[in-house]
Amino acid sequence: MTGSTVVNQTPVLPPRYYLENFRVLYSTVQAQYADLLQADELAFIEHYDAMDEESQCLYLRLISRRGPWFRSAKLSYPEIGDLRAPLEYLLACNWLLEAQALELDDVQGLFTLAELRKIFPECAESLPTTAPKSALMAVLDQALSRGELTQADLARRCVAYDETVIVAPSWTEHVALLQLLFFGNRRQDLTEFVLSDLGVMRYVQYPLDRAHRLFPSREAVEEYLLIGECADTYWLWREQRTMLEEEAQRDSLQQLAQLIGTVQVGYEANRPRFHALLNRVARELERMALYDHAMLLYCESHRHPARERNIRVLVAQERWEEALALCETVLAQPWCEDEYDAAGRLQVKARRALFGERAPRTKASFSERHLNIVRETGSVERDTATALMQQWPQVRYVENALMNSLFGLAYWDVIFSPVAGAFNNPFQSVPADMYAQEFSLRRRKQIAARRDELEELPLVQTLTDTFRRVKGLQNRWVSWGLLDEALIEDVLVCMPKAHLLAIWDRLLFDPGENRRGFPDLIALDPGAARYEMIEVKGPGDALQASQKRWLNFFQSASIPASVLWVQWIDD
DNA sequence: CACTTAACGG
DNA sequence: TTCACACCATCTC
DNA sequence: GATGGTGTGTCTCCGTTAAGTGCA
Ligand SMILES: [Mn+2]
Ligand SMILES: [Mn+2]
Repeated sequence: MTGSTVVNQTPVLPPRYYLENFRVLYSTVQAQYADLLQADELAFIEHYDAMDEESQCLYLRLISRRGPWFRSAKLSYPEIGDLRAPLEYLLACNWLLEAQALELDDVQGLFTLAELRKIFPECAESLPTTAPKSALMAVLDQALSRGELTQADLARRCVAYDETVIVAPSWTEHVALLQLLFFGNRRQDLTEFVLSDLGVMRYVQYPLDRAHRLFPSREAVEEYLLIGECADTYWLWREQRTMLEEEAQRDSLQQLAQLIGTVQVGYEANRPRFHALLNRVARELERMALYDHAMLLYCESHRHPARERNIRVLVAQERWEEALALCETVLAQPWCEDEYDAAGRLQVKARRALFGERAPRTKASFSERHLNIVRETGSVERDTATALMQQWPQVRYVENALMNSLFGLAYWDVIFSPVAGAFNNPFQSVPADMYAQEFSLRRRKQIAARRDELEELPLVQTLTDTFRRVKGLQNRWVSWGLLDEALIEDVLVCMPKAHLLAIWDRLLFDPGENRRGFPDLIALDPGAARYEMIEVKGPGDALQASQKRWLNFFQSASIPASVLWVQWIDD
């Protein structure tokens, strides 16, 4: 992050640039979280600090790669030079471990097919010369299961082939912990520094509040890691489910669900992730008709769509009274509009089952039109846009991107205002609480002040200025590929300020939910200051709940929007 | 040999 | 460890 | 119309290189 602001020219990094990046990472963690680190973790940092630079480099190179095993003969790093000394040092202090035994998967990744044929000629000879790698691996697998080979044999023969060593970096759990404490998540790693330094990713330079800690205690960290492990297990299950029999699938899922059921999450910041996992696992249980177990998990979750799914599970079992009761609970205190709508629909269904009540058919309260066109491209939206160019000077296929981008520009400084806990590392494109209920509460004053400003200021000028000031900086709301000054001006000339303010108010009301559902197209007539948003629906398509909510809102705010039902004309 | 895919690294 | 959307099948009213 | 399942383009970069695969 030595902050070169060169835009069109790639800045040159020093050959061992990653040393400095890692130094920033661990020294930041040391300064902020020293009291959360255990003795072995502190010793890890101390040892690293004391190492010669070449060993530090090699270690960092390896932990940045996929691994875990590497053939020392295949390693080459010009900026380190001769690797023998660092290899020897790292092996001597056990920062690199030498392979004593290898899994078949590791062997597959370490050697090419041609090499494996030479290392295991007795397995290869039974195969045709064109046999794929998977065939050879299958033969090796059989040899292993028959006891003709052991994992130690694998390692020995692989090493003999290279006449070197096969090594894996150790203490990767310490590195993972340092990264978690630095970034506040498991997703980001050292490459963030490089991309930022190269100018590939440019981030807003919000102030970081070092005093504020995302993890207040060691327990909070451990909890985060535990949830991560559970999530890993879930994703692994999803990947491997197809290879399992139905019964084995069910057993392993239930095992996972049981494990997750015992997890107690005490830290507020960990809850959203955990509840998302509960919802996912419960949904899988539901698919396997394990209803009671699913409901158990849904009840633990405070995240949409837990209660909606819970109602559906009750409906599936025809437990109508309970379903109706939960519908009423939700309707009285919904978590979000989507949940409220779903509970409304399910309430009707339950009342019909219980009391035989007929459904009062609700009619669409927004404008709907029909259009017959010839199919030209593969995209109904694009074909429709082309057809509408007869009546409009400009038609853009923008979906959510346009309104979200304008919102991101209009409220840029609110989004990046340094609220406590919002920014944990220098590489964020939104504050941590962007989609939390409290987002607006915590920034009530700034939002109100900004809204007043927007009321007063000329929007074209204001947003164009913001566009120029922050162009290219990462903001989850803004699609830089879509925006340019001409588009901003055209849209702002066509749309009355009241319309934009109303849309942005609704985005602020629930940024997580309302960022989706915008119509496909916007038709613009800057000359006449006229516009319309158009949701295209091809044959067989239907409005989604989020799209209906925006259309209803547009109707109530007198914002021009409609649904266009498209039929194909056969040629 | 043409094509695809994954890993790597700045 | 994605998300938003379209498309399609099936069931219900 | 409601619902669930699945496919698609997109994601947070992009050029280079090695390797696997199937075909002439
Ligand atoms: Mn669309
Ligand atoms: Mn559409």
